[in-house]
Amino acid sequence: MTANAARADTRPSPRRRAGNGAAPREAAGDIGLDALVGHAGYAVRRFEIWIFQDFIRTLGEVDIRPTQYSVLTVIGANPGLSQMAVAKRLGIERARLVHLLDSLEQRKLVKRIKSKEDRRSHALHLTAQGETALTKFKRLAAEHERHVEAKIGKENRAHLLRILAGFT
Amino acid sequence: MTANAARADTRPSPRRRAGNGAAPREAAGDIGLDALVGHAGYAVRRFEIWIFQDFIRTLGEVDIRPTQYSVLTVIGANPGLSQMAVAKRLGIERARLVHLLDSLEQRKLVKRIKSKEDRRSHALHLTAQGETALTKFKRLAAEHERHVEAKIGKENRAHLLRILAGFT
DNA sequence: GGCAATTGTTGTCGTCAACAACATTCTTCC
DNA sequence: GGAAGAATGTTGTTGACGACAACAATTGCC
Repeated sequence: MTANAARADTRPSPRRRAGNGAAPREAAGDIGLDALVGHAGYAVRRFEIWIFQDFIRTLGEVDIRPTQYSVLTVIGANPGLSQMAVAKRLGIERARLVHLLDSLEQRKLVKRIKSKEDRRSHALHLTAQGETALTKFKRLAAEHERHVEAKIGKENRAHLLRILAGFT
Repeated sequence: MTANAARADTRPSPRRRAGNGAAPREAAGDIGLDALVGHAGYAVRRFEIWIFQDFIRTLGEVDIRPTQYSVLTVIGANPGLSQMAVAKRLGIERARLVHLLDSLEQRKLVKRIKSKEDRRSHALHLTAQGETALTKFKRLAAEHERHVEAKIGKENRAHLLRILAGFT
Protein backbone atom coordinates (compact mmCIF):
# COMPACT_ATOMS: atom_id res chain seq x y z
CA MET A 1 0.00 0.00 0.00
CA THR A 2 1.29 3.36 -0.92
CA ALA A 3 1.42 6.29 1.41
CA ASN A 4 -1.07 8.01 -0.83
CA ALA A 5 -3.89 5.54 -0.72
CA ALA A 6 -3.36 4.48 2.85
CA ARG A 7 -5.69 6.99 4.39
CA ALA A 8 -8.84 6.41 2.41
CA ASP A 9 -8.25 2.84 1.45
CA THR A 10 -10.59 0.62 3.35
CA ARG A 11 -13.03 3.29 4.44
CA PRO A 12 -16.19 2.88 2.39
CA SER A 13 -16.79 6.50 1.51
CA PRO A 14 -17.09 9.97 2.99
CA ARG A 15 -20.80 9.81 2.27
CA ARG A 16 -21.52 13.45 1.70
CA ARG A 17 -25.20 14.12 1.09
CA ALA A 18 -26.43 10.61 1.66
CA GLY A 19 -29.68 11.42 -0.10
CA ASN A 20 -29.15 11.94 -3.78
CA GLY A 21 -28.94 15.63 -4.55
CA ALA A 22 -26.22 16.22 -7.08
CA ALA A 23 -25.04 19.51 -5.73
CA PRO A 24 -23.10 21.33 -8.45
CA ARG A 25 -20.36 22.04 -5.96
CA GLU A 26 -18.29 19.19 -7.34
CA ALA A 27 -18.50 20.50 -10.85
CA ALA A 28 -15.68 22.83 -9.90
CA GLY A 29 -13.03 20.13 -9.91
CA ASP A 30 -12.68 18.88 -6.36
CA ILE A 31 -13.73 15.37 -7.27
CA GLY A 32 -11.42 13.03 -5.42
CA LEU A 33 -9.82 10.06 -7.16
CA ASP A 34 -9.37 8.18 -3.91
CA ALA A 35 -7.29 5.04 -4.38
CA LEU A 36 -6.84 5.79 -8.05
CA VAL A 37 -4.05 8.27 -7.41
CA GLY A 38 -1.86 5.45 -6.12
CA HIS A 39 -2.25 3.31 -9.20
CA ALA A 40 0.48 3.42 -11.80
CA GLY A 41 -1.85 2.00 -14.41
CA TYR A 42 -4.24 4.91 -14.18
CA ALA A 43 -1.50 7.51 -14.52
CA VAL A 44 0.10 5.61 -17.36
CA ARG A 45 -3.22 5.32 -19.17
CA ARG A 46 -3.99 9.02 -18.94
CA PHE A 47 -0.49 9.83 -20.07
CA GLU A 48 -0.69 7.44 -22.98
CA ILE A 49 -3.91 9.04 -24.15
CA TRP A 50 -2.27 12.45 -24.08
CA ILE A 51 0.88 11.28 -25.81
CA PHE A 52 -0.99 9.45 -28.56
CA GLN A 53 -3.22 12.40 -29.24
CA ASP A 54 -0.19 14.60 -29.63
CA PHE A 55 1.53 12.06 -31.87
CA ILE A 56 -1.52 11.72 -34.09
CA ARG A 57 -1.93 15.47 -34.28
CA THR A 58 1.75 16.16 -34.94
CA LEU A 59 1.90 13.52 -37.66
CA GLY A 60 -1.55 14.39 -38.88
CA GLU A 61 -0.31 16.14 -41.99
CA VAL A 62 1.21 12.86 -43.19
CA ASP A 63 -1.62 10.70 -41.82
CA ILE A 64 0.57 8.30 -39.87
CA ARG A 65 -0.54 6.69 -36.62
CA PRO A 66 1.77 5.36 -33.91
CA THR A 67 1.44 1.72 -34.92
CA GLN A 68 2.10 2.50 -38.56
CA TYR A 69 5.14 4.50 -37.58
CA SER A 70 6.53 1.65 -35.51
CA VAL A 71 6.08 -0.82 -38.37
CA LEU A 72 7.76 1.48 -40.88
CA THR A 73 10.65 2.18 -38.53
CA VAL A 74 11.36 -1.48 -37.86
CA ILE A 75 11.13 -2.42 -41.53
CA GLY A 76 13.36 0.51 -42.42
CA ALA A 77 15.99 -0.59 -39.94
CA ASN A 78 15.71 -4.28 -40.80
CA PRO A 79 14.87 -4.75 -44.47
CA GLY A 80 13.80 -8.19 -45.49
CA LEU A 81 12.06 -9.15 -42.28
CA SER A 82 9.08 -11.48 -42.48
CA GLN A 83 5.67 -10.40 -41.25
CA MET A 84 5.95 -12.86 -38.40
CA ALA A 85 9.25 -11.37 -37.26
CA VAL A 86 7.88 -7.83 -37.32
CA ALA A 87 4.74 -8.87 -35.49
CA LYS A 88 6.68 -10.64 -32.78
CA ARG A 89 9.14 -7.81 -32.34
CA LEU A 90 6.46 -5.16 -31.95
CA GLY A 91 3.95 -7.24 -30.05
CA ILE A 92 1.39 -6.98 -32.83
CA GLU A 93 -0.72 -9.92 -33.84
CA ARG A 94 0.12 -11.20 -37.25
CA ALA A 95 -3.53 -10.99 -38.25
CA ARG A 96 -3.52 -7.31 -37.41
CA LEU A 97 -0.27 -6.73 -39.26
CA VAL A 98 -1.88 -7.96 -42.47
CA HIS A 99 -4.25 -4.98 -42.54
CA LEU A 100 -1.55 -2.56 -41.50
CA LEU A 101 0.66 -3.71 -44.37
CA ASP A 102 -2.23 -3.70 -46.82
CA SER A 103 -2.71 -0.02 -46.03
CA LEU A 104 0.98 0.83 -46.16
CA GLU A 105 1.42 -1.10 -49.39
CA GLN A 106 -1.50 0.72 -51.00
CA ARG A 107 0.24 3.96 -50.12
CA LYS A 108 3.39 2.70 -51.83
CA LEU A 109 5.46 2.95 -48.67
CA VAL A 110 6.13 -0.77 -48.25
CA LYS A 111 6.40 -3.73 -50.56
CA ARG A 112 5.99 -7.40 -49.85
CA ILE A 113 8.46 -9.55 -51.80
CA LYS A 114 7.88 -13.26 -51.95
CA SER A 115 10.82 -14.90 -50.30
CA LYS A 116 12.60 -17.52 -52.37
CA GLU A 117 14.06 -19.26 -49.38
CA ASP A 118 10.74 -19.74 -47.61
CA ARG A 119 7.92 -19.37 -50.04
CA ARG A 120 5.38 -19.07 -47.25
CA SER A 121 6.79 -15.77 -46.09
CA HIS A 122 7.13 -12.27 -47.43
CA ALA A 123 10.27 -10.20 -47.17
CA LEU A 124 9.26 -6.68 -46.19
CA HIS A 125 11.01 -3.65 -47.65
CA LEU A 126 10.43 0.05 -47.82
CA THR A 127 9.93 1.44 -51.29
CA ALA A 128 12.15 4.32 -52.36
CA GLN A 129 9.19 6.54 -51.68
CA GLY A 130 8.81 4.88 -48.30
CA GLU A 131 12.41 5.64 -47.38
CA THR A 132 12.13 9.34 -48.05
CA ALA A 133 8.72 9.44 -46.40
CA LEU A 134 10.07 7.74 -43.30
CA THR A 135 12.78 10.34 -42.83
CA LYS A 136 10.06 12.96 -42.83
CA PHE A 137 7.99 10.93 -40.39
CA LYS A 138 11.00 10.68 -38.11
CA ARG A 139 11.48 14.41 -38.21
CA LEU A 140 7.87 14.94 -37.21
CA ALA A 141 8.10 12.25 -34.55
CA ALA A 142 11.12 14.04 -33.09
CA GLU A 143 9.04 17.18 -32.96
CA HIS A 144 6.34 15.27 -31.11
CA GLU A 145 9.00 14.05 -28.72
CA ARG A 146 9.91 17.64 -27.97
CA HIS A 147 6.29 18.22 -27.04
CA VAL A 148 6.62 15.42 -24.52
CA GLU A 149 9.72 17.03 -23.11
CA ALA A 150 7.92 20.32 -22.83
CA LYS A 151 5.07 18.61 -21.02
CA ILE A 152 6.86 16.52 -18.41
CA GLY A 153 10.38 17.95 -18.50
CA LYS A 154 13.52 16.83 -20.24
CA GLU A 155 14.95 14.92 -17.29
CA ASN A 156 11.66 13.28 -16.42
CA ARG A 157 11.27 12.04 -19.96
CA ALA A 158 14.76 10.59 -19.94
CA HIS A 159 14.14 8.98 -16.56
CA LEU A 160 10.86 7.54 -17.76
CA LEU A 161 12.54 6.02 -20.80
CA ARG A 162 15.12 4.46 -18.53
CA ILE A 163 12.50 3.03 -16.19
CA LEU A 164 10.51 1.50 -19.02
CA ALA A 165 13.46 0.37 -21.13
CA GLY A 166 12.74 -3.24 -20.26
CA PHE A 167 9.41 -3.26 -22.06
CA THR A 168 10.64 -2.27 -25.49
CA MET B 1 17.14 13.83 -29.53
CA THR B 2 18.30 11.23 -27.11
CA ALA B 3 21.75 9.72 -27.12
CA ASN B 4 20.16 6.46 -28.17
CA ALA B 5 18.51 7.48 -31.38
CA ALA B 6 21.13 9.97 -32.39
CA ARG B 7 23.26 7.51 -34.30
CA ALA B 8 20.76 5.95 -36.65
CA ASP B 9 18.27 8.76 -36.80
CA THR B 10 18.42 10.29 -40.22
CA ARG B 11 20.27 7.51 -41.94
CA PRO B 12 17.86 5.63 -44.18
CA SER B 13 18.78 2.11 -43.16
CA PRO B 14 21.71 -0.26 -42.77
CA ARG B 15 20.48 -2.12 -45.83
CA ARG B 16 21.62 -5.60 -44.99
CA ARG B 17 20.87 -8.08 -47.75
CA ALA B 18 19.48 -5.63 -50.27
CA GLY B 19 17.94 -8.48 -52.22
CA ASN B 20 15.08 -10.09 -50.39
CA GLY B 21 16.20 -13.24 -48.68
CA ALA B 22 14.72 -13.37 -45.21
CA ALA B 23 17.65 -14.96 -43.47
CA PRO B 24 16.48 -16.46 -40.18
CA ARG B 25 19.38 -14.79 -38.45
CA GLU B 26 17.09 -12.09 -37.13
CA ALA B 27 14.69 -14.55 -35.63
CA ALA B 28 17.06 -14.72 -32.69
CA GLY B 29 16.15 -11.31 -31.32
CA ASP B 30 18.64 -8.85 -32.74
CA ILE B 31 15.99 -6.88 -34.58
CA GLY B 32 16.77 -3.23 -34.01
CA LEU B 33 14.06 -0.78 -33.08
CA ASP B 34 16.01 2.15 -34.48
CA ALA B 35 14.37 5.48 -33.62
CA LEU B 36 11.66 3.72 -31.68
CA VAL B 37 13.83 3.31 -28.60
CA GLY B 38 13.92 7.07 -28.18
CA HIS B 39 10.16 7.46 -28.18
CA ALA B 40 8.40 7.71 -24.86
CA GLY B 41 5.09 6.78 -26.46
CA TYR B 42 6.35 3.40 -27.57
CA ALA B 43 7.74 2.50 -24.17
CA VAL B 44 4.62 3.76 -22.44
CA ARG B 45 2.41 1.75 -24.77
CA ARG B 46 4.27 -1.51 -24.18
CA PHE B 47 4.24 -0.86 -20.46
CA GLU B 48 0.54 -0.10 -20.44
CA ILE B 49 -0.20 -3.36 -22.21
CA TRP B 50 1.74 -5.25 -19.60
CA ILE B 51 0.20 -3.41 -16.67
CA PHE B 52 -3.35 -3.83 -17.96
CA GLN B 53 -2.86 -7.52 -18.56
CA ASP B 54 -1.68 -7.93 -15.00
CA PHE B 55 -4.56 -5.86 -13.65
CA ILE B 56 -7.12 -7.86 -15.60
CA ARG B 57 -5.56 -11.12 -14.50
CA THR B 58 -5.23 -10.09 -10.87
CA LEU B 59 -8.83 -8.88 -10.71
CA GLY B 60 -9.99 -11.70 -12.93
CA GLU B 61 -11.67 -13.58 -10.10
CA VAL B 62 -14.02 -10.63 -9.58
CA ASP B 63 -14.30 -9.82 -13.29
CA ILE B 64 -13.42 -6.14 -12.99
CA ARG B 65 -11.52 -4.28 -15.67
CA PRO B 66 -9.46 -1.12 -15.15
CA THR B 67 -12.11 1.28 -16.41
CA GLN B 68 -14.82 -0.31 -14.29
CA TYR B 69 -12.55 -0.07 -11.28
CA SER B 70 -11.90 3.61 -11.87
CA VAL B 71 -15.62 4.35 -12.18
CA LEU B 72 -16.47 2.47 -9.00
CA THR B 73 -13.67 4.15 -7.08
CA VAL B 74 -14.72 7.64 -8.07
CA ILE B 75 -18.39 7.01 -7.34
CA GLY B 76 -17.46 5.45 -4.01
CA ALA B 77 -15.44 8.48 -3.03
CA ASN B 78 -17.96 11.00 -4.36
CA PRO B 79 -21.50 9.67 -4.00
CA GLY B 80 -24.17 11.55 -5.86
CA LEU B 81 -22.08 12.58 -8.82
CA SER B 82 -23.75 12.90 -12.20
CA GLN B 83 -22.67 10.78 -15.15
CA MET B 84 -21.33 13.89 -16.81
CA ALA B 85 -19.16 14.70 -13.82
CA VAL B 86 -17.74 11.19 -13.65
CA ALA B 87 -17.08 11.12 -17.36
CA LYS B 88 -15.29 14.45 -17.30
CA ARG B 89 -13.22 13.54 -14.27
CA LEU B 90 -12.03 10.25 -15.70
CA GLY B 91 -11.69 11.36 -19.29
CA ILE B 92 -14.35 8.90 -20.43
CA GLU B 93 -16.92 9.88 -23.01
CA ARG B 94 -20.37 10.13 -21.60
CA ALA B 95 -21.66 7.82 -24.33
CA ARG B 96 -19.20 5.18 -23.20
CA LEU B 97 -20.08 5.65 -19.55
CA VAL B 98 -23.69 4.71 -20.31
CA HIS B 99 -22.71 1.14 -21.18
CA LEU B 100 -20.27 0.91 -18.30
CA LEU B 101 -22.98 1.92 -15.84
CA ASP B 102 -25.52 -0.37 -17.47
CA SER B 103 -23.19 -3.26 -16.77
CA LEU B 104 -22.36 -2.17 -13.22
CA GLU B 105 -26.02 -1.55 -12.46
CA GLN B 106 -26.99 -4.99 -13.72
CA ARG B 107 -24.44 -6.42 -11.32
CA LYS B 108 -26.07 -4.46 -8.49
CA LEU B 109 -22.90 -2.56 -7.70
CA VAL B 110 -24.17 0.89 -8.69
CA LYS B 111 -27.55 2.56 -8.78
CA ARG B 112 -28.73 5.54 -10.77
CA ILE B 113 -31.08 7.79 -8.81
CA LYS B 114 -33.02 10.42 -10.66
CA SER B 115 -31.94 13.77 -9.32
CA LYS B 116 -34.72 16.01 -8.15
CA GLU B 117 -32.70 19.15 -8.56
CA ASP B 118 -31.82 18.52 -12.17
CA ARG B 119 -34.19 16.02 -13.66
CA ARG B 120 -31.95 15.50 -16.65
CA SER B 121 -29.21 13.93 -14.59
CA HIS B 122 -28.72 10.83 -12.48
CA ALA B 123 -27.08 10.82 -9.09
CA LEU B 124 -24.72 7.86 -8.94
CA HIS B 125 -24.30 5.79 -5.81
CA LEU B 126 -22.79 2.50 -4.84
CA THR B 127 -25.20 -0.08 -3.55
CA ALA B 128 -24.45 -1.67 -0.18
CA GLN B 129 -23.25 -4.66 -2.14
CA GLY B 130 -21.15 -2.34 -4.26
CA GLU B 131 -19.46 -0.85 -1.21
CA THR B 132 -18.33 -4.18 0.17
CA ALA B 133 -17.34 -5.36 -3.28
CA LEU B 134 -15.25 -2.25 -3.86
CA THR B 135 -13.19 -2.84 -0.73
CA LYS B 136 -12.36 -6.28 -2.09
CA PHE B 137 -11.51 -4.79 -5.49
CA LYS B 138 -9.19 -2.32 -3.79
CA ARG B 139 -7.43 -5.10 -1.98
CA LEU B 140 -6.86 -6.94 -5.24
CA ALA B 141 -5.80 -3.74 -6.97
CA ALA B 142 -3.22 -3.19 -4.26
CA GLU B 143 -1.94 -6.68 -4.94
CA HIS B 144 -1.66 -5.80 -8.61
CA GLU B 145 0.26 -2.70 -7.64
CA ARG B 146 2.76 -4.87 -5.82
CA HIS B 147 3.27 -6.78 -9.05
CA VAL B 148 4.16 -3.47 -10.70
CA GLU B 149 6.64 -2.76 -7.94
CA ALA B 150 8.17 -6.17 -8.41
CA LYS B 151 8.46 -5.56 -12.13
CA ILE B 152 10.01 -2.10 -12.29
CA GLY B 153 11.19 -1.58 -8.72
CA LYS B 154 9.65 0.22 -5.79
CA GLU B 155 11.50 3.46 -6.31
CA ASN B 156 10.95 3.52 -10.05
CA ARG B 157 7.23 3.06 -9.55
CA ALA B 158 7.12 5.93 -7.07
CA HIS B 159 9.15 8.10 -9.38
CA LEU B 160 6.93 7.25 -12.29
CA LEU B 161 3.83 8.21 -10.32
CA ARG B 162 5.45 11.50 -9.47
CA ILE B 163 6.37 12.21 -13.08
CA LEU B 164 2.89 11.48 -14.33
CA ALA B 165 0.97 13.04 -11.44
CA GLY B 166 -0.10 15.91 -13.65
CA PHE B 167 -2.19 13.68 -15.89
CA THR B 168 -4.48 12.25 -13.24
C1' DG C 1 6.10 -40.09 -48.10
C1' DG C 2 3.34 -38.48 -44.46
C1' DC C 3 2.31 -35.55 -40.52
C1' DA C 4 3.00 -31.65 -37.52
C1' DA C 5 4.38 -26.89 -37.42
C1' DT C 6 4.85 -22.32 -39.55
C1' DT C 7 3.27 -18.31 -42.42
C1' DG C 8 0.08 -15.35 -44.29
C1' DT C 9 -4.74 -14.60 -44.72
C1' DT C 10 -9.66 -14.11 -43.62
C1' DG C 11 -13.18 -13.69 -40.41
C1' DT C 12 -15.51 -12.93 -35.87
C1' DC C 13 -15.90 -10.93 -31.32
C1' DG C 14 -15.23 -7.51 -27.68
C1' DT C 15 -13.02 -3.17 -25.96
C1' DC C 16 -12.44 1.53 -26.58
C1' DA C 17 -12.26 6.53 -28.50
C1' DA C 18 -14.63 9.79 -31.46
C1' DC C 19 -18.72 11.54 -33.45
C1' DA C 20 -23.38 12.53 -34.61
C1' DA C 21 -28.18 12.74 -33.69
C1' DC C 22 -32.01 12.80 -30.62
C1' DA C 23 -35.52 13.63 -26.52
C1' DT C 24 -35.84 15.65 -22.18
C1' DT C 25 -34.87 19.23 -19.20
C1' DC C 26 -32.56 23.43 -17.69
C1' DT C 27 -30.95 28.19 -18.42
C1' DT C 28 -30.77 32.49 -20.54
C1' DC C 29 -32.33 36.25 -22.90
C1' DC C 30 -35.77 39.11 -24.89
C1' DG D 1 -43.67 34.41 -19.83
C1' DG D 2 -42.01 32.32 -23.81
C1' DA D 3 -38.56 31.26 -27.34
C1' DA D 4 -33.69 30.05 -28.20
C1' DG D 5 -29.78 27.80 -26.83
C1' DA D 6 -27.18 24.70 -23.76
C1' DA D 7 -26.68 20.58 -20.96
C1' DT D 8 -27.69 15.55 -19.87
C1' DG D 9 -28.45 10.95 -20.86
C1' DT D 10 -29.17 7.81 -24.60
C1' DT D 11 -28.63 5.37 -29.06
C1' DG D 12 -26.11 4.42 -33.05
C1' DT D 13 -22.02 4.37 -36.32
C1' DT D 14 -17.29 4.36 -37.44
C1' DG D 15 -12.51 3.02 -36.99
C1' DA D 16 -8.30 1.40 -34.38
C1' DC D 17 -6.89 -2.39 -31.75
C1' DG D 18 -6.20 -7.08 -29.20
C1' DA D 19 -7.63 -11.91 -28.99
C1' DC D 20 -9.09 -16.05 -31.30
C1' DA D 21 -10.27 -19.45 -34.60
C1' DA D 22 -10.06 -21.48 -39.03
C1' DC D 23 -7.92 -22.16 -43.52
C1' DA D 24 -4.46 -22.91 -47.68
C1' DA D 25 0.17 -23.10 -48.92
C1' DT D 26 4.58 -24.39 -47.62
C1' DT D 27 8.25 -26.21 -44.80
C1' DG D 28 10.53 -29.32 -41.64
C1' DC D 29 10.72 -33.52 -39.16
C1' DC D 30 10.51 -38.49 -38.70
